[in-house]
Amino acid sequence: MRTIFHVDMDAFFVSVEELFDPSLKGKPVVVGGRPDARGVVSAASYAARKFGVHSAMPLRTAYKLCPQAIFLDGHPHRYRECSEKVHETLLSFTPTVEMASIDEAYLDMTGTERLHGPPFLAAHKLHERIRERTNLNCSIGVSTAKLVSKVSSDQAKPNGVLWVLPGNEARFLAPLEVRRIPGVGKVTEENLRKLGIRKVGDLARLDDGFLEERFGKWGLALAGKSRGQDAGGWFDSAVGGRAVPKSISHEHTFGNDTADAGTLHSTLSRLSEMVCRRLREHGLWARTVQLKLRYSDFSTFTRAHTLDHASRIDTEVLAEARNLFDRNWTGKPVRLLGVHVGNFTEAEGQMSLLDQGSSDRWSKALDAADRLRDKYGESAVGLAGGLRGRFQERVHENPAGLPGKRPRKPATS
DNA sequence: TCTGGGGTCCTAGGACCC
DNA sequence: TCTGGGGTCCTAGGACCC
Repeated sequence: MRTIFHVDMDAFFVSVEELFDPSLKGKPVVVGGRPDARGVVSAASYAARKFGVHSAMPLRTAYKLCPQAIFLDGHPHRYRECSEKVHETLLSFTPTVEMASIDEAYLDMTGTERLHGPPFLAAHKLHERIRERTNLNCSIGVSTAKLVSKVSSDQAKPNGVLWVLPGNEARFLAPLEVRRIPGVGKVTEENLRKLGIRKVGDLARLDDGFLEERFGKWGLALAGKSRGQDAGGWFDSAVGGRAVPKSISHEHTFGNDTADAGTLHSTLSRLSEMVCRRLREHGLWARTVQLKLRYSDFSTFTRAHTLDHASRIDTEVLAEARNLFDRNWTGKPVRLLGVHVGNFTEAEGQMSLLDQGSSDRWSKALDAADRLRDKYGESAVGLAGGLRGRFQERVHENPAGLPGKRPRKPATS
């Protein structure tokens, strides 16, 4: 029998902003951007939620519901810093910690009773310690399974602790709406509603075979979840650190849709640089490059190509992204552009010796560029195409967008 | 309501190989 | 070659999470 804690920070982004500006406390606060910007709410304070504002809602809608709210741009580095502080605090409590996202974590507390006492007491001790060390509130769910603990931390909000006694998992879940199960979103909820299933208990009573037939592999996992088991889908049962990433992407939504080829190309350039930089940070090479295009009517297309060798070189990824763009862009105004890489390897793989030499020199130049960016900021260094975008001027262009035999140092501003 | 940005996982069809 | 069946890789799209 395991004891699993799920720790979930309360209104995390808003609470972090309050640490930096205590005058925000108790007021309706919306983190995500200006009220007239294209974008959605990242986090809303409890005072703002009273007006119906919630995360993922368009900022303009939030403004209509609550015009007196204070709208803030997010500060990702602040959130990361606070998240690391929370992580350290959790590790000071017990060694088996899995950060599931920036503001939530699972702890395997099995066998810690001699050190921390029974689960409910231990959870309160942890709750107190997080408050002391970070000045932030959280909620903690305790049970025998990750899924049940996650649902119970949600029920415990705000600033509470909730323990589901062993053996009571299914009884705890049964009266809840199916939507409360992580992995059941709008679409699945609606599909289940059509079958007359609204509560988790309705789901638990169904035959496994029926759910598998209706919803495939995921239906079977759903049956297990409804009874409080971790098996399948989004829940790997073991509590452990997150593995290396499986994909890396950057995308950008324009303030106004644009059909200007120069702007689009320089945006691709910048996105490719950002993606490759992250590849180098993780020590990864990617074989597949994917372009994402979204037009004014929100129609969205992805086009991918797999290279015969893996890359993390800005110009190579850009050349592929541009190729995909030039072949697929209809010429209509674009709302969003994205560059995505996946199919990772931990080495470049097949490559001729000639290419190898040029690639090594590029890697060194790019590492140097990364260090400059660390020191002087993200805009200090860029590819020619990205620079042109930044300064709105024409710059000599490498037509193929390829490294070439003589390695050129990336342009510095 | 006029819809971000970063991810994970799943499905399904077609190519290709044995 | 009219034909089969499995396995793997690639590509596109979509549901979902924070």
